[in-house]
Amino acid sequence: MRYPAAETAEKHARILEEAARLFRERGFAGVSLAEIMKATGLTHGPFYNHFDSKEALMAESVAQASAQSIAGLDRATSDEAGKLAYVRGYLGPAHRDAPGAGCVIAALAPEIGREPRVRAAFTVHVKALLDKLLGHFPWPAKRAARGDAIRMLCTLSGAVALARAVDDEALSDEILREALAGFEAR
Amino acid sequence: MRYPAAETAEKHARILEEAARLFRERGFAGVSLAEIMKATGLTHGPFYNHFDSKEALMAESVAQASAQSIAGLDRATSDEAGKLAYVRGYLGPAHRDAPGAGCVIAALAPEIGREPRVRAAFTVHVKALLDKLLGHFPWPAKRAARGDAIRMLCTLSGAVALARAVDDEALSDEILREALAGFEAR
DNA sequence: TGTACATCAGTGAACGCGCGTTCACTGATGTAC
DNA sequence: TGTACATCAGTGAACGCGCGTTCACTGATGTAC
Repeated sequence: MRYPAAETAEKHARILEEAARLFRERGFAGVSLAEIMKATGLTHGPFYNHFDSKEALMAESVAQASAQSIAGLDRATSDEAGKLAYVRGYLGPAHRDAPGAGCVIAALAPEIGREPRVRAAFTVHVKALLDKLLGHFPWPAKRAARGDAIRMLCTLSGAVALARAVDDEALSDEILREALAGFEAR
Repeated sequence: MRYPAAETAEKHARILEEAARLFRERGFAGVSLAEIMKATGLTHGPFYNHFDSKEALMAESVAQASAQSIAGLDRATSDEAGKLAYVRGYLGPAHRDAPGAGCVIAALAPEIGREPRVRAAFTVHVKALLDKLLGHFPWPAKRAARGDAIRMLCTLSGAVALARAVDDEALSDEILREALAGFEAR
């Protein structure tokens, strides 16, 4: 049957949101289209009314997660304290324990490299995130700023990916704590 | 038919080697048992003569990759120059472009966290790798050494995971270069 | 030393299952007149 | 304003496929006597 046009757009957005959450939680291969559609309260059939394929959804959900992350940066103030607050949040246990709402790099980087379309969407994200970090926060030396931002991104995403992968809570906490110490000491 | 006992052990080792390589290249979910067995020159049936399940193979192949990585550290000399050479190798294009022979953290961290048995094997690896880094290389301050080693591991693995995931060669090279600059400046 | 037989890794067909994807059908909505 | 009909997102069964896993069978090897 025909549905109001407004509902259609809303459903599209809901599929995308659920997909972005589930993919970050369990990986691209670990989530089936049927599960995503079930999470939005629909049967799996109409998926193809909204997206071309699973790979297209993967790419769009990376873009969705990217937009969320970058918008989230505005919640931190544009000074040194805001930058530190952002780093503290990124390296906090809450972020580690909720990958579905967190950074797409830490949750999916290795898998992203294996899917061409997703890779393209992700590259746009990394460039946009770097630009936002550079524009939003203060950096000690203008010429070294981009390098500083890249190193920050590597350390943050590496720390959370590692803290999530280990089995030992004390070690996981230690990884987050030591990664953070590297930023607080400066 | 019955085969010489020596061949059996050798086949077991070959399955493990191929699995460790393929899993790092394409992810756990991206490689089938049939492919792994084909890579060792066998049909897929006898897999279960060697391993209990795919998950058991995943855990053992992480241990295998771990042992290789840690043994590989001995190729670097135990001084500041050796440490820098190790970092240069880790952040080099050759490592980025050959995940199958590289660091298991950069290649698989997010996927590892989702499989309990693999997670346990990985945690042993991270602890062993940290101990080896601490024992093998010089660190400026003894009390800060463990934190330094953890931050180093986060930055290295994060940089390679990120450099592999982006589509843009110039950006990928820049990530590796800037991550390396953070170690050369010290 | 020679013979009979138990062993067991490898073979390859088969299994059930869940996946991504397709499709004929449904029926409330929006539109034409 | 009321009526007839085209639209098209949702339904849910079905598809082919490849996956992890199982199993009856094979036959050279190693062992017992």
